[in-house]
Amino acid sequence: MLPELKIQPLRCVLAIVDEGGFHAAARQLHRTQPAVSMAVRELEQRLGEPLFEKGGKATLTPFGRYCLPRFRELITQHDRLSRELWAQVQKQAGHVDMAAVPSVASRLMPQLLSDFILRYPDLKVSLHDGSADFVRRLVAGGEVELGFTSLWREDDELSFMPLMRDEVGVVCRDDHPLAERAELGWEALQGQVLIRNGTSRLLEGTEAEPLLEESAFDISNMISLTAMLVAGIGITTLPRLAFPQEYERLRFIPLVDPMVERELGLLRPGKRSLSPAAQAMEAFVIESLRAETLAVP
Amino acid sequence: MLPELKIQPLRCVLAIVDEGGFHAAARQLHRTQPAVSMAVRELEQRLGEPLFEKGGKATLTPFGRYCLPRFRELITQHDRLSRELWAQVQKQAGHVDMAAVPSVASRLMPQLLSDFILRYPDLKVSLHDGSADFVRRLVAGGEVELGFTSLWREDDELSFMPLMRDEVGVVCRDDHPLAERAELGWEALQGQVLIRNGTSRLLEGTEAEPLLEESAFDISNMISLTAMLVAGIGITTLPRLAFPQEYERLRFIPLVDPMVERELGLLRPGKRSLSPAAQAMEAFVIESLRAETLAVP
DNA sequence: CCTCATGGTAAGAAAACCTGATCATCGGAT
DNA sequence: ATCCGATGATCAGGTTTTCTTACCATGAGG
Repeated sequence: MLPELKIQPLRCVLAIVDEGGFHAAARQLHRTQPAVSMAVRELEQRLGEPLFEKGGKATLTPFGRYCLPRFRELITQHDRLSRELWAQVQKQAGHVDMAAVPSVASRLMPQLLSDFILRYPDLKVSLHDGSADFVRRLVAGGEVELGFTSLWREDDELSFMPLMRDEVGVVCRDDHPLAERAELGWEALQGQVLIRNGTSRLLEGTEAEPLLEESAFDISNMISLTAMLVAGIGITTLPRLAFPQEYERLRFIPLVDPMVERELGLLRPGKRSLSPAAQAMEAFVIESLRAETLAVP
Repeated sequence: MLPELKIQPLRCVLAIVDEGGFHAAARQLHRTQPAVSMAVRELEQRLGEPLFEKGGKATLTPFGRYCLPRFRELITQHDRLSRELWAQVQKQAGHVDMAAVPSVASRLMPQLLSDFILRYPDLKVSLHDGSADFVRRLVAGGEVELGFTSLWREDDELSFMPLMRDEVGVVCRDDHPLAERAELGWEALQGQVLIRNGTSRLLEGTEAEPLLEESAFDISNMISLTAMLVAGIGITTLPRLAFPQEYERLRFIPLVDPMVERELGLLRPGKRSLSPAAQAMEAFVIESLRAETLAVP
């Protein structure tokens, strides 16, 4: 019952009024004059009421004058929306919600993000950080679109793209007997006071696993862990990226005998797609890390 | 550069989401399912970004979720406008500005308007009143769409539709020598104190015209005029409709020798059209007065 | 394994749309 | 007065868009 107004004919009416004639309007719209005439006529009989006077000149009827500002308003709304969506698709606007594991968040993301906003100055980014499992849950739950984390469990709801390897090493104070070694095997750690942490499960399933059994401490908080290390209470194992290099007295010695690595990469919703802004972020991260592959600072 | 969004495809997207599937949406839209699919696909590639996930079910992409409320908003605006215009055309809404000569405004319009709002309960009417020339100017200037007046000057910008004739008579106090006469000729008025008024020009060009030369007063204000008549200062001529019947002491005696009539009717802008509401008013007035042609109360 | 649901695809038909040429009308110039 | 230029209107034709009909691929549930 209600007539379906199409945008184009409305635009014709505006052009006719603004340009003051069918011919001028046609020129502005890159159409021919008959096209404009017919569009208007079609619109008129759809409304059941003429918009322009019949005689000669392009003069609005009272009804046409009534319609004009309303047409203009609708078209404005349309154009606003069109521009907005276009900006989204062109990545000139939008928002990315992402999450990362703390080591990535503190060691990789600062540079990455500052490069990113240089490339996409109009995109907004929110970065959450937390344990690998926390990141995985955020991605799975759709609360963030991308996670930069290490993979430890296959999940066919999610898809993981590996981007870099991060080797595990031993961390101890600079006056520790092992501190001067260039590399270590697991046997060298026997008898040491080993502090477990959140990343220690990387050793599970390797020859070094027995060491974990002996450890008396299990400290997940990084601040507490480094405090204990600086105090010389014990040693621990960490991936290189998680090694807090800002503490001068701590040393990182690569573990080579059981060579253990974690794989860091981007976690994203399996089949589902990403928002344009998140697509930009994903591509940007992949591109950035392809360049400096294992170049961990 | 900016994509032109058409209303229909947007409606498709809404229907798919609301009905939870392409088939259900197609049913609601009275289309076939492929039509819906193709409409969506067309929209997607116009935007350059998919709205629905590819795999099987009808699930929105993040971009789709972003678009949805905006689509809904635009469609809401569109429908509101469509309904509004439709109401105007169907005379279920709108406004008529009209003007009438005082006699019409006070003697005819009250009944006419009360009948009109019965027939068109949702239309609003503004009624201005003033001299015939004033009315003509309002119509010519487009300040009102219709005038109910008498015609005295042809004007090819305006068009006049005669609706009733209104005979001129003599008005005097009930104790005047002429008061008991059933009708009068112009000779009977010779020597009388004749007060001119705004309608006296109707006598110009008739045998009675010389009488106007002798008249000492020219009173255009109706209140003043009746006051003088009631005071017995003189007599005047008036069309029957302008005769103030609420004054018990005044008498109206038809003038038959020079039978003078004015023609009352609707004045409207010549070629230009009327708003839907004004069209309704025009038709209604014509129809009403055709029924009770000369039945002046 | 079969069945019934989901959407997607392809070819033909229908509708909408645009163009190019032509026409009627009006106003202003000569 | 007449011609000229400009305005919209109109119509036939072809092109593009949009719909439909029929069919295919896939996945969930009995």
